[in-house]
Amino acid sequence: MDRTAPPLATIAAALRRERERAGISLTELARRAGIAKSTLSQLEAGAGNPSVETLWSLGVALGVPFSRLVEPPTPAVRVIRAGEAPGIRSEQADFTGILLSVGSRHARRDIYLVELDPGALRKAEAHIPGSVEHMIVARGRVRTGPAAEPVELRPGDYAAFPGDVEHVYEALEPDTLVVLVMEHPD
Amino acid sequence: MDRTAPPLATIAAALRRERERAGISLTELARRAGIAKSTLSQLEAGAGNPSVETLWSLGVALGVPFSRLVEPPTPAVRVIRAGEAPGIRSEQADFTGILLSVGSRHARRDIYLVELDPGALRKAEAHIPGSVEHMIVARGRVRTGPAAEPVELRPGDYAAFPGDVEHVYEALEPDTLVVLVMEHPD
DNA sequence: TCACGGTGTTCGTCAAGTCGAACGGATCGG
DNA sequence: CCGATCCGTTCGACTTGACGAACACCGTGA
Repeated sequence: MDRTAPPLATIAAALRRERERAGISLTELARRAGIAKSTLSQLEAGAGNPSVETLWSLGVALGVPFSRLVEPPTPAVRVIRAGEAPGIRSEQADFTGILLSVGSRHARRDIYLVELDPGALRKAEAHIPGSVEHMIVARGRVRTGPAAEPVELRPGDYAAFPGDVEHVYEALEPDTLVVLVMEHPD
Repeated sequence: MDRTAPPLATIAAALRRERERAGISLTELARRAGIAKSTLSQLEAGAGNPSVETLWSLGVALGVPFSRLVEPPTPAVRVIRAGEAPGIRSEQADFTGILLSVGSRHARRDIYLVELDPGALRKAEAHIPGSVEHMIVARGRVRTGPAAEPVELRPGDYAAFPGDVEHVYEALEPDTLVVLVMEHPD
């Protein structure tokens, strides 16, 4: 897993990466985490060996799990309608479900549960290049996908589309519930 | 997940637990990790706030991933009920959903859509060690989790549980639909 | 009984992490 | 042009963690 990898440089890189991802300044992050910005500055510069408390508070302030700060980084619209079984099924022995997407070893996938209501057309700016979003509709209907070519999804429908271009989420029914898996490349 | 929990006590407990699991003495562990035994003694006593380097070398010496020393032991089943917003939401600019689970760089996550019907109690044998299953109920009700302590989930509920022990899926209503994310370590 | 090798503890010293303030730089507006 | 307000960096003073030695404790065997 993480073996004897040197955590020093990893932390420095992770801090800067996650901070920029959150879109906040060094000063602001230091304030939120309740640490001196000088400390944070040194950490991001690679000069450090922070205490657990310090790094922990940074993790909390960034909204990322602790382990993401210390473990090293590794590196068009596809729709599957409810009932349309894609050829592949799980080979995993005793399990029989529809395999919607296979994870990569070089990506990170976060799972979200999102409730949407009509009227609020949510425009999402591009995320980091290479990111992919997977959406499965649990309840209601949504129109989602790249801003250029959104698709309409009904319960059980699945769609995957690039997250690194502007894309939209729009509920077409009240109380719409979707499962969203966001995939970020390393 | 790890929230604002104080890591101090967690580390102390984790160190003692893992060390006893390895069956080595405090002195011996300190020697292997290349740190003073006094330091280790204080850490296990809960008095501390170790530097990352120190804790890292302990993790290496114990042969356990770093995160196991700082994150509280994962309960067999972690459930997030529909409507129960877990502390942190995505700060990702324009996105506001409930963050159910954060992906690791050292795991692969596959996304499944599963339809279940009552009566078929599905017992799943243990998968490869370290695998984790994430389930979000889209429609209907299911009873799932480790065979020892299953939980009942309703639409919108989320549960994560270890996949490396025997676990069950059971639909409690007809036409039950769940999104299942299977996570395999590398 | 007492010396021995092992356990984990406590204590003083030193190095290192953390802090707050002061600094140079960039941007904006009067 | 220059004051204001951010940004991130560097500096000295203080705090604290890491170290090693000395310590008390326990079981063993000569």
